[in-house]
Amino acid sequence: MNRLDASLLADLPPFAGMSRASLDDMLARAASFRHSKGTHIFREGEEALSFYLLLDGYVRVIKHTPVGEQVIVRHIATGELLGIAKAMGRDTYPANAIAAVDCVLLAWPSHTWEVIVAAHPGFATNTYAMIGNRLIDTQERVVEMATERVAQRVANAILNLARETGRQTDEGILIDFPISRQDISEMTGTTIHTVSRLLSGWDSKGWIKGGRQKITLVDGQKLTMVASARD
DNA sequence: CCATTAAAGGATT
DNA sequence: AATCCTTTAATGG
Repeated sequence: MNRLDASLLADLPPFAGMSRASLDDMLARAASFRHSKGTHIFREGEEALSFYLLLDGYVRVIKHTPVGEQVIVRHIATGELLGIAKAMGRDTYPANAIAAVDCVLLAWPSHTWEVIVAAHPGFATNTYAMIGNRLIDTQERVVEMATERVAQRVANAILNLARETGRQTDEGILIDFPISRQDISEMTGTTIHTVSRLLSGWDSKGWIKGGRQKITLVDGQKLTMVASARD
């Protein structure tokens, strides 16, 4: 079915330390497919029929508020798992996942979760460590939202994106997928206008380089200072 | 300090 | 042409 080699998985965090035989077994159970930019991989509340590994691309995890606003809960980068409802004792997806760029994914049927976890304890420990890390991330976000001002939150969001997905260019660290001011505002709980004003301010100081759906981090030191300034 | 509103121009499809 | 993205300014909580 899929002509993927198990060595593709070996370097990815969820499969760290697993034997070649285990990787082959996991790959044999998976189906690979593509999602074009902007399409849903799954929706909040939907029955969680599959769990996924992002082989290539970038995925946004989004929640909608009752009044129709949306919040970007997190981003999923290449090599990360998503939709692992079964690992959290759920049988529906807790949020929406949308391809931010064209994506390649592996999918496993959720009903194989128990079998896979039992057969491959290394995969299980890696997965639960990852869930723990994501929990820590969201806790940090909660503290940020409650205590930091908008400029700090936006600076942090950009620093995190640059660190997680940045690609070095001659100008600085380019955030390597299309990210709009609107996206940043949905990540940081503010408005597109405030984000735009902050970014053009930092742009004119030479700390970042902005463009349509594009941000390059030029001076990480300065932005780190903004992020940690207590006034 | 920050959200809201309004207005306008550029980019994308 | 229609829609989306970004910027700027004014206003008010």
